[in-house]
Amino acid sequence: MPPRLVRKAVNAYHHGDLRDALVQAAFQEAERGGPEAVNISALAKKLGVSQPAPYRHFADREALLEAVTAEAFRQFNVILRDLVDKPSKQSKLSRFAQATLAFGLQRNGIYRLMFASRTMASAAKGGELHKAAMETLALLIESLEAPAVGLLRERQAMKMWASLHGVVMLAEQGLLTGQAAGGVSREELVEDMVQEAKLALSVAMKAAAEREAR
Amino acid sequence: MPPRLVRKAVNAYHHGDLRDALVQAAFQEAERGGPEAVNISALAKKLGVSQPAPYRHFADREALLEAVTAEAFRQFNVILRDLVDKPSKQSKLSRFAQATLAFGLQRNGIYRLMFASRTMASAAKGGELHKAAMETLALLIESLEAPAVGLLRERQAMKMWASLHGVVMLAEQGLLTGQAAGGVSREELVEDMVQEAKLALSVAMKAAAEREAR
DNA sequence: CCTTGAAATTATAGCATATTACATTCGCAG
DNA sequence: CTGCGAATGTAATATGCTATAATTTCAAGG
Repeated sequence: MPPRLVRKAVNAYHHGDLRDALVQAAFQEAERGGPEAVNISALAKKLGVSQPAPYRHFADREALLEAVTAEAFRQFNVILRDLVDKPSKQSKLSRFAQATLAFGLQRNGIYRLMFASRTMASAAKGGELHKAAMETLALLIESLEAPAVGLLRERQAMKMWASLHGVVMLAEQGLLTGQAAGGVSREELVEDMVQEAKLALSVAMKAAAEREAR
Repeated sequence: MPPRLVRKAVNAYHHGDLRDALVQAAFQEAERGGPEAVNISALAKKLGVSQPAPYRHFADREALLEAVTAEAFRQFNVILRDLVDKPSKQSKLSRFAQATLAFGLQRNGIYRLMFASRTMASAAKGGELHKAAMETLALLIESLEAPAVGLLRERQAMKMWASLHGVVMLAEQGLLTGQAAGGVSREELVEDMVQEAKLALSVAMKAAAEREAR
């Protein structure tokens, strides 16, 4: 994506960089109240332009949400990238998993926006959003720190991704309480998942190696 | 919940049982297009009543969705109950997991409705919906077919639930393709999860037994 | 009967998305 | 520098959906 030139607001009539301003403002709203909270009219008023002005830059509300979602994935992937690269006592996978949980819980509205099927459905395979999500998955695969044996890593990574996503979604809905989870925190649950994934991966790779040797 | 009396449609003016008719019709719509597809005006027209008539029976759109969600959970739990009780070659857990996946994928719109945080948020803990969801969880715990040792079952069940939920959600969003998952189908992925859960549970219970014996 | 309350109806307000037609400004080619 | 087309904004308006208010219909009990 070529970075758009940032023009200064030269006068009252032309905003100067309405497109970016809309994405930023919508991002803020989504952070507070999720995708539902993004209101074109309200954004226009907030930015001091007329109500239909946003439609010069986005075909419809969905298009704006898509742009915001792309930005959200970009930020999320940067966070994960830094975190995976950073040296640490804990394993990369554990860091990845805990960071995903934290992001999903703390930045609730943004997380829901990112994984709202609505926005994804429009961008069919090959779309920008799909690519961004696949980058997240690639980071997860990398954080497994395992050699490529067949497609075992990919398989395990997908299970891990789904499991993490499920934890966040259930938690957000109030279904993953300490009580219901056997008195265990969400972080502990995720750490369990990390350990089980590591175990499963090593078992599967050992089995594969044995098949190979035969 | 006391069963409402079913009054016959006695005349043109009074529908007779608009409340139930609304829930049923909304259920159908949600099955097609998810919660977003439920449109009060359209339902009223379809049922041959005036547009504001539904508001005699539901305070607002959310209240109707809540009733539909309750019905959805009821049906889902019945399916799972039958399936868990039925004798079979496969383990209860495997049956539970595969049935959940199938329901989530095939009855997409209903599944999304059930786990839409919107409807859940309103019904705080103790609400009807929360109880229905906890019944689902109870069925999952039962399907683990393990003795109660501490709260190990609950802990493992919650992990399993989250994992299954994540698979369904990612799949619905087009992020869980065979390609991205290392060439493995969703069903195989879920079966992996089942096996890993069984393994993890038995390991944890063995460890607990040893601590006990010491 | 005749009053009363539940369940409808008509009428209307309000809000958000989106489109159309018109106005202003930008920036560049001549 | 100037004028012209493309980009960006505004005003006016249509549409669709939720929701409320005031009124009407109807069955049933006293």
